[in-house]
Amino acid sequence: MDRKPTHPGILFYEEVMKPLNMSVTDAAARLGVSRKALSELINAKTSLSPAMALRISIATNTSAESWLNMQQKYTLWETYHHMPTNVTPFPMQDIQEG
Amino acid sequence: MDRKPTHPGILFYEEVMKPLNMSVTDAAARLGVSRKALSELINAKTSLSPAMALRISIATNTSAESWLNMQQKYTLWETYHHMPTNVTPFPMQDIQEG
DNA sequence: AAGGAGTGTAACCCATCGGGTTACAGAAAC
DNA sequence: GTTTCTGTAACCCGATGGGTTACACTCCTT
Repeated sequence: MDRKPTHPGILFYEEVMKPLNMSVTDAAARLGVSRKALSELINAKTSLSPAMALRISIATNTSAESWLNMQQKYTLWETYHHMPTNVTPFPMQDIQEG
Repeated sequence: MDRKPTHPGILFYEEVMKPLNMSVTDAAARLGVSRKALSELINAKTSLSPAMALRISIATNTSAESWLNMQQKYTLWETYHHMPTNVTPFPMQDIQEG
């Protein structure tokens, strides 16, 4: 929980697009999204949406879950560091911990 | 990928609130959200947001990740079944599968 | 030097969505 | 019967992903 996780968009660029020498324009076309949408994603300006994760998973034959997990870690980290935590614990003494 | 995953809100109600005999009103107050927000969540009307997952994790001493993973599965399933998949595969023949 | 391709992004428009407040009707408990 | 709890409608709001168009680069490549 200490250092900010890598944004999935950046990882997608580094690990997929770059090795394939794919341009943003080309990749966006193949994914069926606008150049802007992909550009913002790989520059960490937007989150990886479930729909986008699915597109990537289909295009690259990878699991959508793995991409979304990265986004989840990233999002959770950010939430952790911005949320007002006015939460009162539940009285759970008689419940099994799972 | 066949049958719809359980909504995390429903599971939260069944596995946490119900065993503790907690009312929606009470639980919402402890979580620091409106009664409406919690009611909609446990009735599967809205998604489990990262912020809400964090609140639940704090209140019940569980991991936010586990709750978000459920939501992710649920969301992904829905996306799968609603998305127009106009995606062209990337040319990956010279890349290691990972 | 000039033209073309690729890129980030600003401006603008949209639909969706989580969440808050208020209010009402029904159910359940006392 | 009165109180408590609940789902939810109506309404407002801010954030957000995504589309289009357009502009100002940078980097080749003739």
